[in-house]
Amino acid sequence: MSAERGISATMTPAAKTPRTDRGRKTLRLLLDAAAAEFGEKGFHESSVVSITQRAGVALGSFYTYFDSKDSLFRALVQDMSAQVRITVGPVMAAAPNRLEGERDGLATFLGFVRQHKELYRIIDEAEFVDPPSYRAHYENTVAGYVASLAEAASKGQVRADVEEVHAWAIVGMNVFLGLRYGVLREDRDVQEVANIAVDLLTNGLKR
Amino acid sequence: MSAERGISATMTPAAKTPRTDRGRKTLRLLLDAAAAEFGEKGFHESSVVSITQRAGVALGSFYTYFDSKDSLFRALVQDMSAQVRITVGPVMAAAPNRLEGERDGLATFLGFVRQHKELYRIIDEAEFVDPPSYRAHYENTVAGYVASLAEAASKGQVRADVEEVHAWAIVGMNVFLGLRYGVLREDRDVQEVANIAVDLLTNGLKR
DNA sequence: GTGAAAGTTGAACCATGTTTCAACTTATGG
DNA sequence: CCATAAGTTGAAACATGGTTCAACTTTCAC
Repeated sequence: MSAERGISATMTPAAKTPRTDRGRKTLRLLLDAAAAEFGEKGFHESSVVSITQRAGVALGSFYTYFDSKDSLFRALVQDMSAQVRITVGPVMAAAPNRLEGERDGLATFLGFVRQHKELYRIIDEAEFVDPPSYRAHYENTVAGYVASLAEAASKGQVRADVEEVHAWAIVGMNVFLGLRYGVLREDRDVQEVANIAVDLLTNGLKR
Repeated sequence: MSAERGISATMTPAAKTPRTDRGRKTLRLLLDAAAAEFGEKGFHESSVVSITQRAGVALGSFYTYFDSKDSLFRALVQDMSAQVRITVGPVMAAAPNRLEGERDGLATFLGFVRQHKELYRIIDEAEFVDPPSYRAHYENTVAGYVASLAEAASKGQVRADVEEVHAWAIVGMNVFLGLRYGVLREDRDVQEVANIAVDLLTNGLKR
């Protein structure tokens, strides 16, 4: 988690907005400490005490910025979800066609995951800590895929009958490749993995 | 969770084996109650008190059969993981070729998920409660895919260059289709979803 | 400079829920 | 039937950690 990231306009209202520089700095310290802590230990094993210690801030200060441990977690899920979109989106958009975009996007995503191993633990744990965020994260991701596949189909870049089932299949594929080659082990080149996956996606398994 | 399922020989040693019929019955009550409770509320929101109440058993009896709340969870993960294999494996094996097996297996899996909505919550939460089980569940699943794809390739049923990356991609696809069309919403016919997915897997996205 | 607003502090309060245990009941085999 | 092992019970011990709060310090606008 980069300490230089600022508090953006899209930051969740779950965090009580600080009014001074000093306050913004403390909030940033808490968010970074929380991302590290949740990523390492998971939500329930993490404690507010430990997060504030990691941030070098008194326990009570936490409640100047967050209503609860839950609301901090919500803020973090939205933050990470947005970071993925911001990182991968432009790469896909810049490609000359949908399938090349998929390849570049997947390679970028795998690289991002390696830089942010905490991503999976935090998003996955949202299924339990904050189910609506979890659902929203994937429904949004898939909705983006449905739209961009439809556009690609209209341009003749992919088969004409693409629909929601395809989008869920592709997202699932990407998520699991991220889990295996981003989080679990880094024993393969991200570009190579992306090439193989997109070749499968393009041509299928048949001989 | 079916109450008629017995305590099999493969049942985890995490459960202290009962010596009498009465004991076996109580253990079964606890396991079923726990599956329901964990499925509804997740591990941390579930309590041993509530599980024993649901099972109609005294609190203390829980510790006759399990060392801890964690060990109960571990037993359950292994149980569910095995149930999926037992249900889907034979269906795939019975098909005349690998791709038809994939279709039938996926349809069966989707049906299984609809009958056992707690599956996803329990497996997914293992990522936090018991990471080794989580990892083992997917590594085992993928290993099975790698083996069966290699065999299919040797018979000329699929392309010759299938490898681990393909296996992770396919497993990810299936898991996410299960999430969407099994758990989240049941607005599509399982056979139709399986047909579309396997057609994608067979022929790819290209026109 | 001054006063009000913003931010900081950590001890204490409080709720929750796991685990233990010693007394008790039921089952089983000789 | 009796003796012993297996199983049951729930109150109490114990641990954890989220949240509150009133006193205190820093910042900032005027």
